[in-house]
Amino acid sequence: MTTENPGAAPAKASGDVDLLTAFAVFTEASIVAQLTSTLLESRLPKGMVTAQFGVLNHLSSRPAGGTPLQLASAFQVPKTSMTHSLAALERKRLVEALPNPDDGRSKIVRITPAGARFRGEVIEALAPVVAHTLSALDPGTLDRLLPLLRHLRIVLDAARNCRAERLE
Amino acid sequence: MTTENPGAAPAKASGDVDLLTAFAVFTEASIVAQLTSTLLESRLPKGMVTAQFGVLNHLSSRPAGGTPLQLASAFQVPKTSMTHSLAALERKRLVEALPNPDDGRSKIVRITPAGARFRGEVIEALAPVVAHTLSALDPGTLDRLLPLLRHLRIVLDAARNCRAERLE
DNA sequence: ACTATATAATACGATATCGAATTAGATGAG
DNA sequence: CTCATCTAATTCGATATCGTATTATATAGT
Repeated sequence: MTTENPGAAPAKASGDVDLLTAFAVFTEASIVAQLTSTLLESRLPKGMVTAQFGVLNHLSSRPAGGTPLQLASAFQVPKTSMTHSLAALERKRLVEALPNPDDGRSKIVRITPAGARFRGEVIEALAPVVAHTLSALDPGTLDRLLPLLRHLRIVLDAARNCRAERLE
Repeated sequence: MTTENPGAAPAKASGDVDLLTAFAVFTEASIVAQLTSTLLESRLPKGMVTAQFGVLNHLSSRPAGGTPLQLASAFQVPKTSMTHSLAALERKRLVEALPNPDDGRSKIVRITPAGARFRGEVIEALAPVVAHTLSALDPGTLDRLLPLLRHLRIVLDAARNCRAERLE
């Protein structure tokens, strides 16, 4: 059936700090990401993918923009991937890059008026679909999920930085 | 900072069933998936990616195996992506494909002894890393997250099937 | 049994992802 | 000031992802 649990934990030893629960959480997060990405892309013009729209959405609430490195860090993707996503958004004129006055190597990426408009249209088209989909959720699910997910994300992120430092 | 909230909701209208919270949850799920995938791949031999290991891990608790379509459905990825992942695992002799006695078009994919051994080694190498990383989590975070994530995943999945049917 | 339709898997092509190497500009030590 | 080092971004090459079209087999209607 479609409601199976991939990689589910068969049992849980008492001492070991449930690695298996952790794995199950990781797998579920990845499936949720997969499903929501597909859902979003079904309302996106062909040629635009979730990674690109995510950046656009992020920039829409930060009119001052940010550097590519800041954006890569916000989404925790490699900076070469961000270069690629930004190039695609720039080709579509949805964002624009200005020289960074503080650092000649860098640049500042900002959303354009066309980008903001586009983002608004997609959000609007998406609203009823998402609302309908999520209407089947137990009330409060998202509000309970969000802080927990954020907490996990922050801890994972901190550990990643820590590991990176250890390799100095 | 590295603890920003990409695509965060600026405010929340009372009537509209917080599309913005939903977006934030989706984004966080995607970042968690990204971070855990990177973490896993840091302990995987080069040439193996998270998608492949996920399938291997899934099969390790299902000795009878499954069809490619069942596996694609378990992870909610397109079946052509699963074909690719399975081909990679087969090349490495970590899984094997047998003809499906019930259906000549299909086949049954099973983990091999080498695959089970390999999976065990990776899990063992990963255990201390994950344990250390997650030691910074508030206790109970994962146990509270798992049922909520599953619930969300199941609802998203059901909606997806529903949409697919509408297009018949 | 025969044809139409449906389904499992794959082949193919376009694009996305990402690690390693590169380029250009910044920063710090002397 | 100059050189060494560091850092932001990009280029390049390898691989992954996934939509469309294709192939092979199954199933249903007559």
